[in-house]
Amino acid sequence: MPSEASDKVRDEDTSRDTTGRTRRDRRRAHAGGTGASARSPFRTIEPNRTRLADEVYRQVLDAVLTGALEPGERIVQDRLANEINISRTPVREALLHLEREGVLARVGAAGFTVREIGEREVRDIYQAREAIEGYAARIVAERRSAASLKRIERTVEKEQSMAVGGVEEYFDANRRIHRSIVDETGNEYLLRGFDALWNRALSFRIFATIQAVDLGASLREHETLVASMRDDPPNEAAEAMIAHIREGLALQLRALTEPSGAEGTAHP
Amino acid sequence: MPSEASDKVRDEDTSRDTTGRTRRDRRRAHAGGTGASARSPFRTIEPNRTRLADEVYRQVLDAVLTGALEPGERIVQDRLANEINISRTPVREALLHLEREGVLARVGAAGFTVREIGEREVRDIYQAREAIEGYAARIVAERRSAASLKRIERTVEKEQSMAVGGVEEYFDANRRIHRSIVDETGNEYLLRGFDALWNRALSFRIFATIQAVDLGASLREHETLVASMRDDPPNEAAEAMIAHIREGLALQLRALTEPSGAEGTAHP
DNA sequence: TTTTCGTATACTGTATTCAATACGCGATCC
DNA sequence: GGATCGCGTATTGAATACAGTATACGAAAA
Repeated sequence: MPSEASDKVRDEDTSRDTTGRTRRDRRRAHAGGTGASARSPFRTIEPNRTRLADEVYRQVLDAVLTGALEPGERIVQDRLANEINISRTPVREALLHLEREGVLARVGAAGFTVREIGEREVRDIYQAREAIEGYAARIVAERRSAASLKRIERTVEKEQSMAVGGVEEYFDANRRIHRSIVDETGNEYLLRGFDALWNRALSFRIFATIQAVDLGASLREHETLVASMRDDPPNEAAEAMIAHIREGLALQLRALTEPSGAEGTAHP
Repeated sequence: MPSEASDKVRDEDTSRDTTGRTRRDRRRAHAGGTGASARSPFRTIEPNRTRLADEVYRQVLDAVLTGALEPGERIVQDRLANEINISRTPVREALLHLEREGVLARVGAAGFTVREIGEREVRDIYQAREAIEGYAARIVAERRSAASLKRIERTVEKEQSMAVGGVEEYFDANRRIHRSIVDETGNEYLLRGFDALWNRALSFRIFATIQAVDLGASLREHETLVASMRDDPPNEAAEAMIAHIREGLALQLRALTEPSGAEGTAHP
C-alpha cells in the first residue's frame, strides 16, 4: 500500500499537495486499468487540469535543484512569464509558493532570488533529517513487517544498481531509498516533513561538490541500515539511521569547506 | 546563542501563524524605540509592508483554528473577497496557500472547504510530533545548557499560571511550552516542522472536545519533562517527551470517540 | 572629485476583466 | 413517474490593466 506512493519520487513532490494525488491517481487509473475502468471500452479522459502555476513551480524547483538557477540569482516575475509565454499571474503564484517553502527569498523590490545556503543551514537540515528519518526507522523496526522490509530492500537494490551515473543520479537514488523508509511508516505528515527538507533545502545543490567515489560507499551502507531495522531493537535502528545521516553530513561539510573540485563554492 | 536565532524565528513565526502578533509587534517596536534609533529624533516609519494576502491568510487560519469555520464548510473566493472588501487576487493567494498547507481542500468547482480530520490523521500528527519534539528534547538534553533550560522553565511557569481559562487558553499555553523546547534547539527547520504540524493540522479544532480538567493535569506534567531534560541522559529525555505526547494522544482519542460534551463531534 | 538631489525605471501588489468548466435544475421524452 | 438531456449559473484559472514604491543612475552643486 505505501509502496504506491513511493513510486514516483520527483513527481510526488509536485503533486504532494492534497489535490495532486487526484491527478496522479487519475493518470494511474488510466494507465493501469483498474477494475472499475475495465468495464468500459473508453478511457477516462485526463482533464488536462494541469494548472499553469504548478507547472511553473515544478520547472523552477527543478532548475534550482539541478543548479541551472544558482543561489543568489535573481528571478523576475515578468521576465519569467515572458520566457514561457504565459501571464504573470501563475508565475507569481508559483514563486510565492517557493518562497514560503524556503527555496526562494524575496529581496525587496528587486524580485526573488534563489536562497543561499550556508554551513549552519546544512547542519540544521541534516539534524532535522535525523529527527524525522531516525524516528521513521524506529517505527519501521518496531513494526517489523516483512512486507515493508522487503519493499525497502527492493528499493535499495534497484537504486544501488541504477545509480552508476553522476552526482545527480546518486542524489536521486539516495533520496528514493531514504524516502521509501519514511514512506513505509504510512504517515503522511512524516513524509511531508521529509519532502520539505529534501526539496526546499536545495538538497541537490548541496550535493554538487561531493565526489562520486564517496557516494558509492555511502550508497552501499543502506544495506546495513535495512539489516538493522530488521534485526536490531528499534532504538538501535534509529541510532543507525542517525549515524548514517551524520556521515552524510560529514561528507557534505568536507565538500563544502574544501572546494576540491574545479567548481568553486564561493562566488560573489 | 540560540536566543538570537530564536528571536528571529519567533518573529517570523508570529508573522505567519495564528496569533497574528505581527501588527502588534510592529507597533511595539515602534513605540519602544530601539537603541539604533536613539541617535535620530525620528522614528523608523513602519513600511506598512502588510500584504493583503497575508492578512487574509491569518484571518482564515484563525477562523479555522477557533472553529468559526467548521470542517466541511465551503469557502468561496468571490464571496470572501466581497466580505472583506478587497479583490479576489489576494484572497485567492491566501486560500491556495492554506490548501497547500493542508488546512483547506479544493473541492472541484465548488470552491474550497475546511479539511476534515479523522482519527487516522490525528494519530499521524501525534506520531510526527513525537519525531520532531522527541528529538528536540534529546538535543536540548545533550547540550544541557543552563540558559536554555532556564528559559524553558520560565516559559513553563508563565504559561501554567496563565492557562486558567478555557480550552483555547490551554491550547495556546501548551503550544508555547512545546514550542519553546523546539526553539531552544536553534534549528529553524525543526521549528518549521513543528509549526507545520501545529498550525496546519487544525490542532485547536482537535482539542475542542477535551475537557478542561484533564488539561490542567497534562499541563503540570511539563515540569517533569524539563527535569528529565536537565537530569536524565538524552535518550531518556526523548522518551519522556514521546511518552508525554502519547498521553496527549490518548486524551485526544478519548475525546474523539466518546463525544462526552454537549458538542458532538459527528456531523454530516 | 564627491555628495546630494531628482527623475526615470523596474519591480511587485492589487484590481479588473475574460475564458473555461463543472454542477444543478428544470424541461422533455419514454 | 422516472430518466435523460440541455442550458443557465456559480466558481475557479488566467490575462490584462493599474498603482505604488524602491532602486539606480545621472545631473548639479559644493
